Amino acid sequence: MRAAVRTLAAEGFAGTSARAIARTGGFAPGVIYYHFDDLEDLLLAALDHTSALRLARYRDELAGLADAGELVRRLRSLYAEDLADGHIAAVQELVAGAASSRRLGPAIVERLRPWLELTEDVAGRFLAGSPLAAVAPARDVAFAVVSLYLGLEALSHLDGDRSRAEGLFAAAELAAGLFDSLLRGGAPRT
Amino acid sequence: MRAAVRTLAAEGFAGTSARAIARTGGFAPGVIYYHFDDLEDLLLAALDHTSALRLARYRDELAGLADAGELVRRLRSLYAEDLADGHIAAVQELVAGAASSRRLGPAIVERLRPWLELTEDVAGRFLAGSPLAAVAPARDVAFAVVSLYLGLEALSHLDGDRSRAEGLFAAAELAAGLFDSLLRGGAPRT
Amino acid sequence: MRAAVRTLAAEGFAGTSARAIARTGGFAPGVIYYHFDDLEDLLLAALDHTSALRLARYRDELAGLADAGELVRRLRSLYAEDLADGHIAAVQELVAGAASSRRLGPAIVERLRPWLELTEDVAGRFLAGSPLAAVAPARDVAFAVVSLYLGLEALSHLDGDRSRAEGLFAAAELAAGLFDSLLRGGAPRT
Amino acid sequence: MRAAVRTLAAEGFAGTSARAIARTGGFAPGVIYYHFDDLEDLLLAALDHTSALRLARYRDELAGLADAGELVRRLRSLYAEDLADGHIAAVQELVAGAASSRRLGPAIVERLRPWLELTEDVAGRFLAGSPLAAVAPARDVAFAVVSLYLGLEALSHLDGDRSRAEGLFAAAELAAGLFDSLLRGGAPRT
DNA sequence: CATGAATGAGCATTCATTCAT
DNA sequence: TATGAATGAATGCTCATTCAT
Repeated sequence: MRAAVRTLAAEGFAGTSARAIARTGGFAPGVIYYHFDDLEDLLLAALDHTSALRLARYRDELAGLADAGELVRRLRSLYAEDLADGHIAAVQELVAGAASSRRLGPAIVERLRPWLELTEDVAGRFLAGSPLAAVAPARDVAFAVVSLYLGLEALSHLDGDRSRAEGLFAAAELAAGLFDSLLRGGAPRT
Repeated sequence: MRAAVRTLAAEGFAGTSARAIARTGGFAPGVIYYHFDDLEDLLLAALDHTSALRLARYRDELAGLADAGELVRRLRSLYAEDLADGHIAAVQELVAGAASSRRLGPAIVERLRPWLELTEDVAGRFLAGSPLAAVAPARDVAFAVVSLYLGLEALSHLDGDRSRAEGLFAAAELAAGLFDSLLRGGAPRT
Repeated sequence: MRAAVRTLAAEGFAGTSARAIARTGGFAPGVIYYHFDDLEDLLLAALDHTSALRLARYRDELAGLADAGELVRRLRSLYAEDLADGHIAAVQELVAGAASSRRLGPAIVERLRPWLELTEDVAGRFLAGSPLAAVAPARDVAFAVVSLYLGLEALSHLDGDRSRAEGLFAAAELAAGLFDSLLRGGAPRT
Repeated sequence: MRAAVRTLAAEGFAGTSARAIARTGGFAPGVIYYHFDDLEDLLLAALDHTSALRLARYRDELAGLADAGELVRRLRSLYAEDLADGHIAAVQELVAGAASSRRLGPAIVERLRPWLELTEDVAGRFLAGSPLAAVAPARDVAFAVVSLYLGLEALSHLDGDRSRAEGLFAAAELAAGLFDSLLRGGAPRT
């Protein structure tokens, strides 16, 4: 599963053949079919695996946060971790690759749900009581944030230039400071 | 080229073989190699084609706009057009698929540049003179907006549910109204 | 299709892979899939092909025959032809191989029907008016004769010894002579 | 060995892989290689096993029979037993499958010999003293009968229709009655 | 005595690509 | 300008077989 994630991140969905995964992992392609029914089966298991690990980490870091600036700082370092292990790259390739498989789509949607829920939860906590709550429903914000994450990875991975995403986090940190000082009605629910 | 765009949108990058494109377009796979050196050559030409068409349309609709609410309304209908002809879906699949080809990456980056420039231009016009300009450099905003566009398409295409993107546009329209009434220092440069 | 028949006869059903057929025919395995959907598709087309050729030949030789001895002599030489081009061997391998494929079975049954009909027709002509007609319905005789043909081929092919089948035809010729002189009530319908 | 016979009967020679046999028998494929050198080794052992069991049964039932009608009746019920445990189906698949293996052919020929001998023996007993003896040497009759048995199984298994073989036995019973009353010169040697 | 994990060769099939026509 | 036929390499997957445990 680790080899699958790394191959997705490095070679893209179209390049993630059984042989390519086996090459990455240093084993014979046949092993895959000993442990998994299918390539798709492996891909989904790999997504489960990396997703569970990262979700736990995100929940840990994001629990009980009251300060938007701090939130952005934590997200920034979590994002850096994601990049390092290829998590988002793999997710994004799977999302894009799902178009060429009937089965993959729904299975990935399902596995993305906890991320949307976590994001909605955090967004809800920060928006509650702020004037932005009126124009920015947590559910929509969550969808936007997850989309942005995926799109950011897609573009950054494309040209191998991480600096623009970095710049974005820097700007977000400023904006979050503004949010903390001006718009927040009070402490978020924790 | 139209067949290539439609195939990318419908079958994903991994499903966009010469045969698949030919099937979509109703011609023999061999024709592709009469007009293009390569599959990748065709894919890039198709991207050029659809991108030029859409860019012209975006420039037309977005020129001389002074009202953020109106901006969002226009973007919303442009986005609907993009969906209808599969433009964003194709772009997003190419971006994701570029990972599995050395040559594709830089060529696509280059073709994305005008979009970033257009977005930066529009963002700059609207931010100029507003207090947000300090925390949101136009360049970063442009990168975020384009990323969001791609990510939105990726997620929406994944579960075939366009309503969440629609909801986001609705929320954005509200926020734009807020922006127009509260934050705008003056009319944007046109 | 000729290569498929020859491969079935020479390597058996289990040995009739796309590669083996291509090797026999001197072409690349890929060609098969240019002309046929499937290996099974090719196998059935090959069966159609060889079966149509042989059926025509059998009908020609067996038409308007009145003498059982002559019938057996003709069958003997037709059988020799079948052996030479591998027709029966191929049929018999397909019949046996059908067990390992859901689709193959019914398709082969259908293609065997004209053979059963031809046999029943000929058997009916010869039995008509003879005392054997009472104990040997043409339909049952036909089933027995076709079965015997297949079984004969199976056993002969197994040990590469054609002499026992030859011996059987010799004995059958004697028996047919007996039939002609003793049991025949009159001339068969022609 | 029982699992091998059942798999041959159910999946055909081409479908009788080590995995398939193990699945049928409910054990791990590896066990096969603990007890047998080879898949072919197992297949031949299985043939030995089922063949020995059935031969004993046939010898028992057919010993000292003087009446052709009774002979056919017994054969009919023995044949029904063969069908039930897949004996003939397995034999027939092995015979057909032998074409795709150098080693299998001679080994199977050898294992078929006792069947030919038993058949020849029985045929000899019944033909002795009858006028048919002149035109139907026991050896040829035996070869024909065994061929017919195999062919019958092949065709019946193909379309899953046992009724035609049943019909054949019924017709054979009638013919045997005729034989008993008309052609028999005296009691067979027992 | 049996298993589960592994391997590398082979399978059916599809791929990008070429080319005579 | 287009096609249908072809190729050989790659695809996903299954195979017989081995082996440490």
